[in-house]
Amino acid sequence: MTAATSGKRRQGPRKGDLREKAILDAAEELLGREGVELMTVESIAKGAGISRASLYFYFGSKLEVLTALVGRTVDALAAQAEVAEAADESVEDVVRASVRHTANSWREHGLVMRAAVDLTPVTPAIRGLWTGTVNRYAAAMTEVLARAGVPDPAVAEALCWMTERTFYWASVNGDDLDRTADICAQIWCATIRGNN
Amino acid sequence: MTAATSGKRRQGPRKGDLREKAILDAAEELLGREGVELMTVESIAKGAGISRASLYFYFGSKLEVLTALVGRTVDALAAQAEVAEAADESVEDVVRASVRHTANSWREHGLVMRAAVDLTPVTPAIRGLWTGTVNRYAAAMTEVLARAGVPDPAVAEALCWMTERTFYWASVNGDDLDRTADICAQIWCATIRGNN
DNA sequence: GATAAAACTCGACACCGCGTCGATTGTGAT
DNA sequence: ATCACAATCGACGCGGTGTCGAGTTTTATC
Repeated sequence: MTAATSGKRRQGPRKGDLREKAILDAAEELLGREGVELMTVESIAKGAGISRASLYFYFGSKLEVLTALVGRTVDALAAQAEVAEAADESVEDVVRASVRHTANSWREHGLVMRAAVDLTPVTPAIRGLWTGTVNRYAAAMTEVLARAGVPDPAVAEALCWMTERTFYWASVNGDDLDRTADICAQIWCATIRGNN
Repeated sequence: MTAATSGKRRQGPRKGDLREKAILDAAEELLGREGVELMTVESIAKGAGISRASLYFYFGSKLEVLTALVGRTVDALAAQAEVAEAADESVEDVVRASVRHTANSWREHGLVMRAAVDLTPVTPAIRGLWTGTVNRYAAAMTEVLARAGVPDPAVAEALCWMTERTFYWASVNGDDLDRTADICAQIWCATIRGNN
């Protein structure tokens, strides 16, 4: 899933796997320090302790590095998501818990998630990773909403994109994510109630 | 409002104003044909019938051209928005009318509006134009929602961003905008009802 | 522990798009 | 006619990109 390789390498727990991780770590660090635009193949390579030409052995471009970085984070998100099953509370409680969980994801991975949103228009690969993640979330919420008498998947989808954008801006502006979560949850719940 | 000038020119209905419009038109055409990434100062200049160096007389960079283009469209949006006052119908009718109006905006100006969204992370100037537009809309809707017993501006804001993103994706994917409008309006109205 | 095939590294190169400068031509006012 | 300013362009240097081929290091095999 993480792979976005048009670099020449392929498989095995070789030495270069450490380099690969080092490159991703360097990219993430740069992301926080300079932002996507300023980041250059040169600076990533320097951060990883290799030459520019060597980086091209691992990744075909800056965008491929970023794609792999987003893939890594998206995988982490998916791993945490599976925890949030079980426990059949009221529908509204499930919704509130889900939104709070989303807030935590943005707290922990905001840097890369913001980059994922920013780069969605730029690369089909990242667009796929991000919309895939959101759609998986939307599919899960469609189930929940269906149990509350709101069967149309498009409603859950729209609310998911609301949640995404709202947290994105809150994350960019440094707003309080708890407050953001409350607002989103309020709208989710009101939508359920108002659709009876 | 449209101005984003660090090019050397300043004012007056001179001959070069035609060029300026020609440049914006060329950029808009290129936007549809090749997309933001492929578009180059060279190609814009060629489209406008001038040399690359001459374009720099009017605009300081490709991004400034795009900013002016977005500004032009955003102004058009604002102009159309003022029409939608008067006529005191029910709150839900106002909401539905507003969403339908938004759908028409995306139908008519989808190309540049998509670009505005895509470039929002890239330029503070475009970010300002776009968030300004959305926030103006949100402020108006806050009034409407307040009349329905939902005074918190953050709710209208979140719903506006939902509307923005949902139409954005629908526009990108070529989905039916009427259907999208229905879904959005449904959520707006349900939120009002559910918040009683 | 020799050796051959890989995995890996890097300097050097050509390319492309950007932004600037200075020199030149067009245009309108007086 | 001339003067100031609007507009145009060729040519330059710069910085980032991606590739190539020649090296070095690692790993598997005997």
